[in-house]
Amino acid sequence: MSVRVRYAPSPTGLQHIGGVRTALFNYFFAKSQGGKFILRVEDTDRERYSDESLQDLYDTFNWLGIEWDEGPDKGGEYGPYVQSERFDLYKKYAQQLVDEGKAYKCYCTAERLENLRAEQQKDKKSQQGYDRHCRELTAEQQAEYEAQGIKPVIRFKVPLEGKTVFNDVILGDVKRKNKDISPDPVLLKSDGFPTYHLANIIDDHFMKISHIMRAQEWLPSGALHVLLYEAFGWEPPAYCHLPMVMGKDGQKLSKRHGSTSLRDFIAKGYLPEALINYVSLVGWSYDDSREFFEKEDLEKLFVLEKLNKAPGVFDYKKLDWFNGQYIRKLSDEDLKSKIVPYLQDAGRVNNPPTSEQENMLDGLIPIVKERLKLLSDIVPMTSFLFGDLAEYPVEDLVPKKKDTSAALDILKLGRSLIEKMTELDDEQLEEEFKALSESSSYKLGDLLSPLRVAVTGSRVSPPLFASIRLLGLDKALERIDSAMVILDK
RNA sequence: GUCUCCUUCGUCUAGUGGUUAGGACACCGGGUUUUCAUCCCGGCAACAGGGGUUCAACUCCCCUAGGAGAUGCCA
Repeated sequence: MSVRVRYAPSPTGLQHIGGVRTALFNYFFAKSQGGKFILRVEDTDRERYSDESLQDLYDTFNWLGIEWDEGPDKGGEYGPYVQSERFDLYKKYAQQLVDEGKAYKCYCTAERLENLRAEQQKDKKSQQGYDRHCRELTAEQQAEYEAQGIKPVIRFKVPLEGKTVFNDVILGDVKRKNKDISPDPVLLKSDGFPTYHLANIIDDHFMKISHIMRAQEWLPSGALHVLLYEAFGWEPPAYCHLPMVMGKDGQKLSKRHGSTSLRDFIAKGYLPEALINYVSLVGWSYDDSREFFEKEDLEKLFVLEKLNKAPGVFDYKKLDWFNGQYIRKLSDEDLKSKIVPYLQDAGRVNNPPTSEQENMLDGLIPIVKERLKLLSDIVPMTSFLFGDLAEYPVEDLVPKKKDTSAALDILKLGRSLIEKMTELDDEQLEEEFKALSESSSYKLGDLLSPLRVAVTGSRVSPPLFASIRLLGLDKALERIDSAMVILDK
């Protein structure tokens, strides 16, 4: 059997980390099996639909470098791949179920349903959900409702007895008594749009989907879907419910845990390779030691057998670590091109950069590369190079266990050495400082610290000498001078 | 409330009846280093609990507890 899997998002919001992982697993599974990965847009919720969401979907996967074999923009043998364009199909099959007595029209109003739910909640009744009010309506009753102009929904007749079992690739047999299944869910809404349950089954069937890989939050719907397949007389695909991605508190990952939309991750400066690598490792593993996987590796190595059952907590710190690792793997040129937009957005660099800025950037890359976790870190890390120095606490100029006069002394000594920068390279300059350290009572660190603060405004910075060269010796000396003025007061 | 699923270090995980229970992130030390970072070395730290089955259980079975998800004319 040839593998055909699908990612079927609903364009009602931004793509988030959980959805992306589901898509990735589907994609990797398809690739590793020589199968097809399909994108299907489930836009049946016209109230929450937005064009922006749809665009975000494309932007996200473009950024990830994931391509589908069939989809709305690509076409394919089993299209259209947008559910709103497949209306006739849903209507036809819903009607078929009604004709066969496997589904029925329901005329209950939204108000009645609301009241029902409120009552059930209040009484803590074990029976929750629709009370099957319209399941056995007579033709006369139906005609009466129709005469009132009520637009019915079509509900599925869930069997009252027996049980439904389906096999999940990860979880094994999942059993459920039919009486515990959501009572007669809506298949076709009153506006003629299908619900997820209906559209999903029909599309998966006609698109010849072989495996349904989706998050475990869908597990409770599994039995219902199998029942639906049976009602149509179709063979259900294999099920594979993926463990969910949780926040730190163990709850379903959401905005309150931090950024969850891919758009946010992109903006912060995560690399697609880092994100793909990390995300693939929550709920899946390869073996007991390997942890670096690029997209191409996963396309070959991914196997269903290594999928995990238990939910996993999304660890932002580990993602950051991966990102740092991947940044360090970038060539200087690559890193430069990825960093420039951040500097431009911050108004530090022109678009395109001036030749002077290009030089500055070239010098910058080697000294920041191993210090970046996120691409966006470049902005605060290099602010001292662009424009005026921000205010810093005067006491930062004074090394620990030293006093103001010592700091002043150091600045003066250091300044005279820094001046020689034009003739010396960094190594030689460092030797000079070491010599000074030995001939004075100052440790090397104490010697450099006040200069660092004077020039960069912070006790933490990229290597001092390289920073000064990028800044320009004149400017650096000016800053040292004004630091001495401040200390002198 | 009901149903379903889940349960190895703080976190992600390896493990498939006999292991000093391994790795990674985080954290804590130490080294390299002009600060920071990188890099290197070391440390901390787990089989939810209780019953079985077995010569032997993290691994198999049962129960309990805890967690999560679902319970919509949302997906």
